Amino acid sequence: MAYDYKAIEQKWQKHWAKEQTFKARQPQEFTGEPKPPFYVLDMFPYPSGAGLHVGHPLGYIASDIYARYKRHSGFNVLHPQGYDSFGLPAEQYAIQTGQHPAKTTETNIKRYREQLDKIGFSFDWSREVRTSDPKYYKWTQWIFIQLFESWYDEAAQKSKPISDLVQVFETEGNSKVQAVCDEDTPQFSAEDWKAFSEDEKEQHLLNYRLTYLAETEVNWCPALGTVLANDEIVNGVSERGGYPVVRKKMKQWSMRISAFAERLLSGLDGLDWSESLKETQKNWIGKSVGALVKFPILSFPKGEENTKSGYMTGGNNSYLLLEKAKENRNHPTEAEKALWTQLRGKKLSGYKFRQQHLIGDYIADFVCLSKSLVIEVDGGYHNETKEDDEERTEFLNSKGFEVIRFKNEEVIGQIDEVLEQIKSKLDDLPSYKKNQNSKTSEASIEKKPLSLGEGQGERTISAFTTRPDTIFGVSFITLAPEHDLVSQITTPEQKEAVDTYVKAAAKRSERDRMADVKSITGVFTGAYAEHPLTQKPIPIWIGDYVLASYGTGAVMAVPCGDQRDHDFANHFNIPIPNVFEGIDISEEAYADKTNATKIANSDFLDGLGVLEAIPKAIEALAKIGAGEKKINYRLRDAVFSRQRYWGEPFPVYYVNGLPKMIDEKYLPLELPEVDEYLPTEDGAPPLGRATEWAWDTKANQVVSNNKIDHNMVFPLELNTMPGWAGSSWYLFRYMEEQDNRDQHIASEEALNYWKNVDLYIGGSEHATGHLLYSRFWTKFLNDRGVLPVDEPFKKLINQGMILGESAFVKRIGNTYYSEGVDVNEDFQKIHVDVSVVNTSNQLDIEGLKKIKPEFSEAKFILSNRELYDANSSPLGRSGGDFTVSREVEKMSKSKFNVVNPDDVCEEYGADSLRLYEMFLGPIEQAKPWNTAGLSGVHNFLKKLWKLYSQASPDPSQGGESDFQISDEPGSKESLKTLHKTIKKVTQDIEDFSFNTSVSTFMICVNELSQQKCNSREILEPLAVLISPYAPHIAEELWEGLGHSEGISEVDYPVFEEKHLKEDSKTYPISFNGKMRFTMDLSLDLSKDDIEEIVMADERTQKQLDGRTPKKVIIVPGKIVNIVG
RNA sequence: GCUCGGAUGGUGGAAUUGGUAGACACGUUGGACUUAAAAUCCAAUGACCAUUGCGGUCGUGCGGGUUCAAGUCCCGCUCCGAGUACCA
Repeated sequence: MAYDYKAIEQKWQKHWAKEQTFKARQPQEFTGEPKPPFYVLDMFPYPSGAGLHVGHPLGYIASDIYARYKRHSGFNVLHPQGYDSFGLPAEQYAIQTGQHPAKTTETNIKRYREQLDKIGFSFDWSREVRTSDPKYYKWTQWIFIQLFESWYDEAAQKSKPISDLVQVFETEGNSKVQAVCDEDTPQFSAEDWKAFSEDEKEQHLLNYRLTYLAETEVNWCPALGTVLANDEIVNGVSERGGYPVVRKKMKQWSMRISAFAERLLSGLDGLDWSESLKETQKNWIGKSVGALVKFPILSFPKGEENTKSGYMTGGNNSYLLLEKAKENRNHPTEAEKALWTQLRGKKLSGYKFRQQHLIGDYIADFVCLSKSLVIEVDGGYHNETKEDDEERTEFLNSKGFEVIRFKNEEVIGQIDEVLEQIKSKLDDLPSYKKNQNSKTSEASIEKKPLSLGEGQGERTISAFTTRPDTIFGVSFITLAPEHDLVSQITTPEQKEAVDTYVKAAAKRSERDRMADVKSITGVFTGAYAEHPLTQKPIPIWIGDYVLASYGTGAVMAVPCGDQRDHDFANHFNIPIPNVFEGIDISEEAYADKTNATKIANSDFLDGLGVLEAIPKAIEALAKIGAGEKKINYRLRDAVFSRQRYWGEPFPVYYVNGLPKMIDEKYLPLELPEVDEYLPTEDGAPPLGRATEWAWDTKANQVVSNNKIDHNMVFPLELNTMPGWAGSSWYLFRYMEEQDNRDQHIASEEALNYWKNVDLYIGGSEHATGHLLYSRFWTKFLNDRGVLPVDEPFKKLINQGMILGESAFVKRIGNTYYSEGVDVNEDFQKIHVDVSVVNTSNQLDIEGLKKIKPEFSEAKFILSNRELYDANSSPLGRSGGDFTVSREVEKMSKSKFNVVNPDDVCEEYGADSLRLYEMFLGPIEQAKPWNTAGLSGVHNFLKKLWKLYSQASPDPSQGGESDFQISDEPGSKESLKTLHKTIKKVTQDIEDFSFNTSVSTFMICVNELSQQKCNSREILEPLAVLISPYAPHIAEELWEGLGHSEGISEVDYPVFEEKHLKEDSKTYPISFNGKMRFTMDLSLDLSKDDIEEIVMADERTQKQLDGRTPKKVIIVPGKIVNIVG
C-alpha cells in the first residue's frame, strides 16, 4: 500500500470537521476539575482577495503544531480563528465596482477558508468571529461607550467611571484632581462647575474622557479620502497604496492612549516577547525624563495680548449640515432671497455676508464674520428645521455672536428699514478682523477672537528639555512654525519674513522635511523671552527642525550641548555660550551625559556633574515657578475616526454639536445602506449618503434623516471606527461560545478560565499598531473590571518572512535568451511567472505563452543556441532547454514569484507542506522558499509510511501488504533511537525550534528503517510524537495500528533516561586542540585509566613522534586533549 | 545617526553550559534497476595538496586577544537586514 496522501488528507480533514475534534471545552463542561487551559492564537487575518501564498501559513503551522502538542500534553486547548473583516481593500473594491463590501468580504472569506482547510489546521471553527458582524461590533461599540464614560486617574494610575470625576468637580472643581486631560484644559472651581450649563459641563468633560472629540492635527490621505493613524503611515505615505499624506486640522474622535504610556512601557517587562519587538514599542512610546521650563515672553505686540486664534465655526456635524445648508442656499425663502440680493457682494457699506453658514450645529441665515453678526429671518419653510429661537440665540451669543431677527414680512415689506438697522448695528460692533496679511482668505475671516473657555493670553513659552542642567547655556528659543504663539509674538518688522517662512514650512510635505535634514532654515520673530534665572533677553526664532507634535513644540536651544541647536546657532550667528568645564565646543556640540564632565559658567551649578546638576536646576526653577520635573512621551493620542463606509459605526448622535452615546440597550447600531461608497459632494464621509441615519431618542431607533428636528431626533455620527477597533479585543470574544455571546463579551467564568493568550504568533508589522492598541484596551477593560487580566498576549513570536525565488529571462527586443547563452548586446531582465518554471529552472515556453499572451510572438533561444520551435518539438523542447536565472526577492504578485499553498498540497500533500515550512529554518528568520526542497520532506513521509506498512517480502505473492506491526518489544537500539527522539523533539518544541525537530524525525526514521523496526512499542509513540507536525499521516498510521479513537488527545510519550544510558563513549582524541582520531572507551574509566589507554595507543605515539606531552587534559565523557 | 538582530559549504540550515564544525535536507556527480524515463536504492560531495595506500594544510565576515581547547567568550572593525528618525 503506497502512501496516498490525497486520500488520507481528505479523509481526516472530513473526519475532524464532522467530529468537531478540535472544539475547545468551556470550564463548566468538565465534570470535576477542568483540564488546564492553553490558548494559542494567530494574528487576526484580513481576508484579502489575493488569497494565501506559502508565506502566510508559516505562523499558522507553527501555532498549530504547538496547539496539537499541548492537546497531547493534557491541556484543554483554545485554538480559534476568525476574520478582521472590516477594512480598506474591500471598500476600495466596492468603490470601483459598486459591489457591497460585505459581499466581497464574504467571497474572500470563503476562499480563505478553503485554503486554510486544505492545510489541516486544528482550529476550533465553532468560535469564529468576524469584526464586521453586527453581533460582534455591538461589543466594539459597547467598549467605545465604556471609554467615553471613563477618565484616567493619574494618582491611582487607573481608569475610572466619569461619574466619579463629576462628583469631584462638584465638590472641589478641577484644580486638585490628578486626571489626564487635554493640555489647554481651563481651571474651574466647584462653584464654576455648578454654574456651567449642561452643554458647558459636557464640553469640559470631553477634556477628560478616554475617548473624546477634539480638533486635532491629523494625517489626511486625500487619495484614500480618510484620516490615518501614525502607524498607518510609512515613510510619509500611506501604508496601504502608498499615497501621499498631508497634515490637516479636523474634528475627530481620539483615544487617550497617552494616559497609559507609563503602564504600556513598564508592562513590557513581564512579557515573553522578542527583545526587538519590545524595543520597537519602547521607542514608539518614547519616554524621556526632563523638565518643563517656562520662559516669560517680553514683547507681545500691543493690543494682542489676549488673543488666540484657531476657531472654526462649524461643529462636528458639519458634513451633514453642510449639505443641508447647501440645500437651503439653493432653495431660499422669498424673504431670504430678497435680503441676500441686498447683502451679497459687499453692497452694504463693504461688509461681507455669508448665507446659510454653519455655526456650531446651527445654520445661520446670514452672518458677517468680521463683525460677528448673525441675521435671522423667521418664517417660511426653512422654519421647520429651526430650533427654539431662544436657545439658538443663547448658543450664538455664547460663541460671541450678536443676533438680530427679522420677520418674513418685515424683510419683504420694509427692506430699506431692515437694511438700515443692519447697517447701524454693523457700525456699532467692534471689528475683529486682525489678520492684515490675508485680506479675503476664508481661513482668516472664519477665525473668531474668542472661543469657549479661552481668554487668558499665554504669556510664557514652555519648553521641554532633558538637560535642565544646561539651562545657563540657553542662547535662543526655537518654536515650531506651526506653534500657536508664532502669529501672536511676531513683530511687525518680522511679520513678512515669518509669514513667508510659515507658509513655506506648511507646504513642505513630511517627506520633504524628512529627506532634507541637512539644510538649516529658520527665521527670527523679533520677539524676546526672558531667561528665568539670569533675566537676560533671549531671542525667539522659528525653525522647522522643531516638531509641533513633540513636547510643547518649543525648544530651549542650548547650542553648546545639542548638535542641532549648535548648527542653527552657527548658521544664524547666534552666540554659543559654553557651560562645560574644559570642553571645546567651537566645532561641535558636546552631547555626552557623562557625570565626569563638570558644569561651568552656570552660577550655582558650577562644578557639578550632570546627575547632581539636573535635580538642582529643576529645584531652582521650581522655586520661582519657572519649571518643574516632567516626563514626556512620544506616544500621541490615537485618532479613532475614519472617513470610511466599511467600519464600525459610532454609537453616537449629536445634540447642540455635543456627542451623546446611544444607550447600550439599543446596540448594535448597524451600518446603514448607501447608494455609493464615496464621500459626498461636500466632502462628508460615505455615511453622509445614508438617508436613514438619524437617531430618534424617543423610539430609540434609527430613523430617516428628514425627521431630524434637533429636539427628539438628532443626526448620527458620520465617521466609522478604524481597523484596529475590532482587532483590539477579539481575543476575548473567542473565549465564549457562539450561542452564549449575546449578553457579554464573554462570561465571567470563561474569562477567568482562559485569562489571556498563552502563545501568539504573527508578523512583526503589527509592533506599534495592533499590539499596542490591544494592550491599551486590555488594560482599560481590566481597570473597569470587565477583564481579569491586564495584558492580552503573554508570549509572542514573530514569524519571519518567506521570500520568493524570482525567475528571470534575458530579453533583447522580442527575443528571449536562455541562461547560459552569451549575449553581447545589452539585455533586459524580465520576470517570468515561477509557475511555468520547474525545479531545474527550465521554462515551460508553451505554458508561459498560455498565461502571458504577450509572449506569443516572441522568439526563444535555447541553451544549445537553437531557436525554439513549438511545432517540431511538441514536448516544448527541441533538444535543448530554456533555463531561467533565479534571484531571491520578497514574495509578491508583481514579481511573479508567488507560490500557492494549494498547488503544494496538490503535488506533495498538506503534511509535506507543513513539514517543509518548518524545515526551512528558524521560525523567526526570513528565508527563501525553494519548491525543489519539498522532495526531501516528502521522501521522509514516504519512508515513515513504509516503516509502518512494509511491503511483504515478495510483492508478487500478495501484492500490496497492509500495516505490518509486531507486538514484540522494541530492540534496545530502537528504544534508544525513540527516546533520543522524544528528548530532542520535546525540547525543540518547547523552544519553538521546529526546524531541528523535523531533522530529528528524519534521523529517527532513517535509523529505525535501518534497524528494520516494526515494533508497536516504538511505532505507537512515534506516531504521537509526529502527529502535531504531520497530523494526517499520523491519524492514518494510528488507525492502522488498530485504534478506533483519534490520535489528537493521546498522551504524549514520556522520555525515559534509562534507554539512553551508554556505557562507552567515542572520545575524540585531540593534539593541541585538533582532533586526530577517535577511541571508544568505557565511561566507567577514571581519568588516569583513560590517560594510560590513550597514551599506550600506537596512533598517539605516531602523533607525538617521540615528543613527551607537556600536559594531558581529560574531560570524562567529553574529550581528550594532548598538549605538547 | 541611534536601537536591535545577523554573517557557517553550491543552497536552506545544524552544532544545549567553550569540548569531534558542516547534523538533516536540497543540489550536483557517479553507480544499480529500466528499452527509456519516472520512481526507488547505493556511493561521493567544505576548499586545497597528495592519491597506490597512509595522510596533510587551510577553513564559521575581517583584525587582534583570553584558553589545553573559540562558530561560541572579550576588544576593535566591515558588510547585510529590521525598526526608528531633526524626539529637544
